[in-house]
Amino acid sequence: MRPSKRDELVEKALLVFYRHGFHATGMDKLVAETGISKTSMYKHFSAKEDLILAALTLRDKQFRRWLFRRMEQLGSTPRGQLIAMFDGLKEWFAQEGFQGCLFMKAAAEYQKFSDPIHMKSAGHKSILIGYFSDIAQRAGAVDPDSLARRLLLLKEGAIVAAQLGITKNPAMDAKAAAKILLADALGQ
Amino acid sequence: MRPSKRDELVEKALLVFYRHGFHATGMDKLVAETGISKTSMYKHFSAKEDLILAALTLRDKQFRRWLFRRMEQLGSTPRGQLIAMFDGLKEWFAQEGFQGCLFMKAAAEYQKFSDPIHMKSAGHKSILIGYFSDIAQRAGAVDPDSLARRLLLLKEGAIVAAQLGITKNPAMDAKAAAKILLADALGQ
DNA sequence: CCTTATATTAACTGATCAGTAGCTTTACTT
DNA sequence: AAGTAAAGCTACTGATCAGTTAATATAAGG
Repeated sequence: MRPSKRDELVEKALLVFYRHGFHATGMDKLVAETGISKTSMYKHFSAKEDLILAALTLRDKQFRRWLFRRMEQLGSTPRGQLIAMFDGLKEWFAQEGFQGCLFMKAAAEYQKFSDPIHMKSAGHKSILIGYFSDIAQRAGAVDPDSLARRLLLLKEGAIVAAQLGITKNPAMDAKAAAKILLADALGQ
Repeated sequence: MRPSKRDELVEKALLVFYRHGFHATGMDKLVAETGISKTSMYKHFSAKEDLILAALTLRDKQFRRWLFRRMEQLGSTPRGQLIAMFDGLKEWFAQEGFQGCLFMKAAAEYQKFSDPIHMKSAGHKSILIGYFSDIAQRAGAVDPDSLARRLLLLKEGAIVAAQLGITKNPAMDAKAAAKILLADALGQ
């Protein structure tokens, strides 16, 4: 029942899932890497799916905290914050262990809409849209939801491009595009 | 050595990989579904990786043929063709078995840049950028490569959004954004 | 008809998959 | 110190993983 131990397991699992994928990561491997025994692992998480969901929950919290804070730090106005998101993405892409978006990968491996893992992944993205929309509204957008959806497309596209390594600087491509979309949406 | 038999195997494998993922699809399952024996399968493809690469090659050809033709059919001018891409995407998203982009999923499951599967997936996207760039040039864009990269971001973002089901009509969101980007890039 | 090369087969390899059974250690209560 | 309950462990389950072995069916060439 010690929460810290469980959290530690989730943290480690998150890293391994991110690095190697979900199906490719066996419970045995996780058990070996965490040093815990199999039975203890299954006392904390009744099935692999539980562990995956816990890892996604942690990542959701981590990522949102990081992104939102970075947007606030780098942008002084609502419009500036939306643009600053792409500067944040650039930093993320440059990080050593960057391997794309965990939620995308989770949804790719667990494809059914009804799958809890898929739902959790979709939920994360929906929260982001809501957040973008709030800022877009404060920025004075006529249709903040629409702008938020467009910016999300750029963000997701940039992540894909970065993960595949097909363009040199997808974050800045997205940023340039975002500026144009913002100019349109904010009527200036 | 009969090519038709091999092609038949690749076609079936493509479907199963697309539906269930790569790691989640065992060779035994493919063997069972195709009716062929294990040894025959391994005579055609010396390893699972070979089969995956063959499936990606087929999909690359299939998808490009379909998309490029649809763009030509739906758009009469270079600019119109670029916009028509998103109408094509909308049709694709609405197809019954749509489950996102196979190359994205392949790259998500085989993450190392040096992995042949990852390289093949990245190659597909690179070809698309080149194609978009050619059209952008004919459309009169000042920086056709830059425009092509931006449109790719929208396309990939729309695919992710459609796969996760987070927005109602990602193709049309992307189309609206593309029109704005085109207006900017074509100076009108 | 007989030989030889090619396809195809079922049955197997050791490794790994997710998950469990049964026993031992630890830690807390009295 | 004795009793109790939680948490730990090793060792196992049957299923499935990718890939192979050795034997059988099929075909063409002499």
